[in-house]
Order: sequence, then structure tokens, then C-alpha cells
Amino acid sequence: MVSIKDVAKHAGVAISTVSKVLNHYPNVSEETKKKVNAAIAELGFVPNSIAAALSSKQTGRVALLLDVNRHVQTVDEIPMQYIVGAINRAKELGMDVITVFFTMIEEMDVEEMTRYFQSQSIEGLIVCGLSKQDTTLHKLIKSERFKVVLIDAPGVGTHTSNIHIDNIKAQYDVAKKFILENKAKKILYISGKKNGYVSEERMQGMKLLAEELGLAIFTRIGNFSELEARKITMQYAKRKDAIICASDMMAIGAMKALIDMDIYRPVCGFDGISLMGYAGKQMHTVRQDFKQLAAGAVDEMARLMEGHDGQEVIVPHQLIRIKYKDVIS
Amino acid sequence: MVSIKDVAKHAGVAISTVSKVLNHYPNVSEETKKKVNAAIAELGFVPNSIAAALSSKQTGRVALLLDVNRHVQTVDEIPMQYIVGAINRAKELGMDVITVFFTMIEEMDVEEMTRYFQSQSIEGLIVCGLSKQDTTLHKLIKSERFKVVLIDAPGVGTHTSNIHIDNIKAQYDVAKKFILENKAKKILYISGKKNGYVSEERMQGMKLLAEELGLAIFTRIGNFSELEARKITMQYAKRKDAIICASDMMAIGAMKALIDMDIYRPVCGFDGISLMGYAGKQMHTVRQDFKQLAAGAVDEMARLMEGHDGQEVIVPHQLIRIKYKDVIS
DNA sequence: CGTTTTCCAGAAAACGTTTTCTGATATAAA
DNA sequence: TTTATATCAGAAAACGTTTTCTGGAAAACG
Repeated sequence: MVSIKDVAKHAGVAISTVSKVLNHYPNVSEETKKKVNAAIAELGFVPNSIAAALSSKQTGRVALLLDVNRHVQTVDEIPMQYIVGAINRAKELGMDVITVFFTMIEEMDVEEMTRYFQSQSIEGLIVCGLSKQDTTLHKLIKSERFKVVLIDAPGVGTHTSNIHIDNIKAQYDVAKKFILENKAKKILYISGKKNGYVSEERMQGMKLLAEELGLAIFTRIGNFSELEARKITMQYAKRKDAIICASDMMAIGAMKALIDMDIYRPVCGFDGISLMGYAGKQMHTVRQDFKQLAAGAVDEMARLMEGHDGQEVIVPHQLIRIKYKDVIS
Repeated sequence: MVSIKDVAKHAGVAISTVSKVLNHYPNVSEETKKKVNAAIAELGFVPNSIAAALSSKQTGRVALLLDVNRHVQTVDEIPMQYIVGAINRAKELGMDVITVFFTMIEEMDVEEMTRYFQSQSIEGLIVCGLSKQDTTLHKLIKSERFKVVLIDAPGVGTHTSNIHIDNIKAQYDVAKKFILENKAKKILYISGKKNGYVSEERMQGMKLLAEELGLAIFTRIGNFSELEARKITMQYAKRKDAIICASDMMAIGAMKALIDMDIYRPVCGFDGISLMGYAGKQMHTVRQDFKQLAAGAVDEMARLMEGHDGQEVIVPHQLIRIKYKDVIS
């Protein structure tokens, strides 16, 4: 394995000089640079990032935290979008490849997680969909041992950033369009989690709209679960004339239930996942660009690592009507 | 940051002794072990894997190679299963967290990839669905600079293992069951890639079956593309009485096309992805356990890293009939 | 021309481990 | 008792970088 030392010898310069060339330090003469670069090329030198990390104490390693239970058993495509978005952007930024990390959060305690991240020399955490009950994660974040970017959750302190769409406005807009278009009066709203940040915001959007339109909106909690949404639909759909869900997966559950019951009610979703195109005819929904969200999270992480304070980033969303033709590839 | 040095001082032993305790070396007395472990606990010491890697020249880092173009734009859930399966198993084995890597293989040359992996100190590559045209990857593998495990491709040399289901048998079995059940005579087979390993094997399974049943099977290449399968179906389905596809995504394309054409033909798929449950009523298919496949790949990698020669591993598959009720979660 | 400043290169310590080698003590064999 | 062997602990080099500090030469200044 050819090292910086060999390069130095071959170029007739000091080790430190090679390092300076490698890291684009300002005070290296053009001449020396050329010599060194020639030596690098001739010897086929490849810098060892492990050694660099040890020496500089900067690994540039970031963990993307996804909840296995929540995401991975199903056909849910969102986590994959997060992964792709984050990894690709990390590469562009020359940050160390993002280490993706799956966890059953309930099973670990703060100590164990901290130890794990510390032993892996992970400097930052990108957390997807933190809920209020994740006390372990909250403790971890508050410990300030890591830079943190939260996707779909509010920031906590200056060492964290948070990134998300405007959930209130998105839910308000999509529901309004959907309700007016369908002239709906008796609406069933299937909400997300009881203590979820995005759930509460979307709920708030619905409340604003209900007030504005003078409608009473009947709400049930679906926990972002397709199955629960299915059951709720079975129970209440007959007495309603339209169903609005806080996620596409729930919208699919509702829609499949309607098919089984052989009744028709328009359904409105939220997320804009491709699966919607496969499952139903066409549905109103909010399109979130999850790749962009994750890429933005990585950008924020870079900012934090440069020493800036955290901030809130709002990513734009779109209102769409999704159907199979749109998603076939 | 408390280091091994601090532990040594606190326990009143030498640095090397602490290291030996950490790595469970045989010749350390129980007494010393206790002293050291006590010191570790008291100081809250966490070993630094970066330093260990540098010193031992063993990182235990493995890259899981997935093709962005092939997988990630779509609703395809297979790559996620690979990722989860691989990462979870890697953790169990105490291997360093698997670094997932997405690449547009055509865009990189061997040198660049080698440099990248080398600079990241990656020791092994798990390659998913290598095709014969991926010359860059083939060169990389043949260079023998990395341990390689191939999912769904034949091994090359003793430094590689390969893992997959018995594609010939699987295609033969599922098609036979499907054909007999539907009393089909005029079959359209939509095959995978022209030079794909699994495609050719599945094709071979079909040929065996055709011979046995005395049927002529009309075959078209669908490139594992939903859209191409759709087009092929549009063109030929009227004159056939059943459609067999070398993948579920193609089966979905075919089925959606049949719906649009308003004709009924039974369709048979391959893979057993959940999406099948959402897209159609119910379909015959082969269930591959992609998580298990990836976990097995990691096991094989561990074997290779221990110095064993590569081998071929066949993972069992199942014949199933998939429908929405089976996949809802 | 002397003095100060700037520019550049090199020496050497440091990062936190692993690992090899040496040596001391205890135990077993002769 | 002496010699040989086994057991354990420590010293020190090594891994491949980064970074700080020092100093010499060249440039700028008066």
C-alpha cells in the first residue's frame, strides 16, 4: 500500500508537504504542487481516509436513522427515497459515505446508542420522523454529543436543524381542493399518530379548513397504518361522503376497504408515493420529494459541521393527482 | 475522549494489556481482566474503531452495490430488502456497519471505483444482479483486490462467493403449476435481460418445461421493465391464453395492460414482492426472501474474510399465490 | 544596506489502537 | 536443586495521516 511517505520520498519533499497538497492548503508553491501530483500519479497513491480521520478527528460520518418497525416490513418506498437522497448528496459534498443505520429504537438505551455511534466515530445524526414518545432518541439528541438534523420534527437547540414541508398548508390545500371538487359535506378524516409532529400539523390544517368552510370534520386516528385505516373505513365510510387521510398508505387502506365494501367514496391521500398509482384509479394527494428532503438534511448537516447554528428549512410540496400512468417506469 | 491509555493508567496496567482484554486474547489472567474491565466501566471508555482499523489494517467494511438506474426510481422494494437484510446481519456479526453504495456503474471506470473503495478502506463488495455487460464491475471483481459476494450471478474465482435461489427449478415449478391449473396452451413468456444470468436460467427452466409438456412457448424479452412488458402484452396477449413473466414488475405491467385492454388472461410472476398484492387480484409467483439472500451474502463475506475459499450458496424459494390480504400491514 | 515581513518547506508530535518481542515470574520436569 | 517450559505483562514500534511549530530564503520596506 503506497502511502504519503512514499509519495514524499519519490517527489523529494517532506511528508507534511504532500499532505498540504492533498488538502489544498494555500501556501504551497505551484512548482512543488506539480512535483507532488506527478509523484501521486506515478505511484498510484490513494489517500487513506481512515488514517486521515484518526489524525484530524474528523470523520465526516453521518448516520441516517430509520425505524425498522415503522418502515421496513412493508411496501413503503419512502425510506428508500431518504437513503438515496442522502447518500447521493453526501457523495457530492465529499462527505464520507453516509452510513445508513436501522434500529429498533425501543430496544436500545441512550448509553448503548451513544457508545455505538461514538465507537463508529459518527459525528452527526439524521433522524427521520421522530415522535414525541421516542424518549431514548430525545435524550440522545439533547445530550448534544452529535449534530442532529431532524426530518419531519421540530428542532431542539442550536446544534440541530430541522427540515420538512409546510404540513399545515399542505393538508389545508389538498383537502380544500378535494372537498370543493367533490362537493363533500360529511368528511371522515383519518389522522396519523396521536403525538406525532406532522400528524398534529396536518390536523391543524384540517381544523383551519373546517372552520373556514363551516364543516364539522369527523376524525379518527389511523396511526399511519394501512390496516387501521382499513378498519376505520369499514366502520364509518357508509355514513360519510368523502375520506381524507394523513398518508397515502392509509388512503390505500381506505380505498381497498371501499372496494371490498363495494361502495364508492372519493379518497384523498398525503405523500405522493408511487404505490398510489398501482393501488387505485387516481387520487388527490400531496407530493413530497423525499429525496430532496434527505438531500436537504445532508446539506444542513454539512452546515452544522462547519460550526453554524441549526435552522428550520421548509421544502416545497406539490398538489397532484396520481395515477398508474404517472408512475409506470 | 477517554482512550485505552487512560484505562491502562487507571487500572495500573500496560496499554497492550488493555488491548488484549478488549480483544479477548487468551493469555490474560482473570485478575487483570477484572481490573481492566472495572477501569473501562468507571471511565466509560468506548473503543475507537477508526484507530483499531488503522492499526490492524482490518476495517470489516463491506460495500453493498446497488444500481441506482435499475432500482431506485421506481416502487421496487427489492433493494430495500437487500439493505435491511445485509445491515442487520452485519451488525449481528459485529462487522462494521455495512456501507451502502449506490452507483451509476456506467459512469465510473475501474480505476475510479477501486480508488474510491480503497480510500474508504472497504474490504469486500456485495454485488446485486451483476449482468454480463457490466464490464467495469467484472474487471473490478477480477482484479481480486476485494472479496466479493455476488447475489444472482455466478462466482468468479476463489475470492468470490455467489448466492441465489435455484432459478431454473423455480421458474420450471411455478410455470408448471400455473399452466396446468389454467389449462393453458398458447403461452406468452416475457423474459428478463438478454444477457442476464438469472434471465437465462429462468429461460432454461421454461425450456425444460416446454419440452416436457410438448408446448411451444412464445418468448419476448422484457428487460425486467414494467413498461416493456406492458407493450409486449398489448401486442401479443390477444392471441395467447396465458402470460408468464420473469419478474413481478413485468407481471404487473402485463396485468395492468390486460385491464386496459379489457380482456382477461391469467398472469404468472416471479419474485413475490408485496406490490403484487396491491396491483392485482391475486397471482402465482415465486417468493424469494431477499432479506435472507442479503443476510446470506454477508455471512459469505465473513467466511471469505476469514480466509476461506468462495462457494456457491442456494437459498430456498417458495411457490405462492399473492393477494392484497397477504401483504397489508 | 539593514531590517522586517512574507512565503514556503520540513521536522516532529500526535491521533488511538494492534501486535510483536522481550523478559519476569511461576510452574513443571529432571 | 537445577533446568526447561509455560504463563502472563509490559515496552515500543507501527499503522497513515494532520497539524503545529520552527526556520531559511526571498521579498518588501525604510
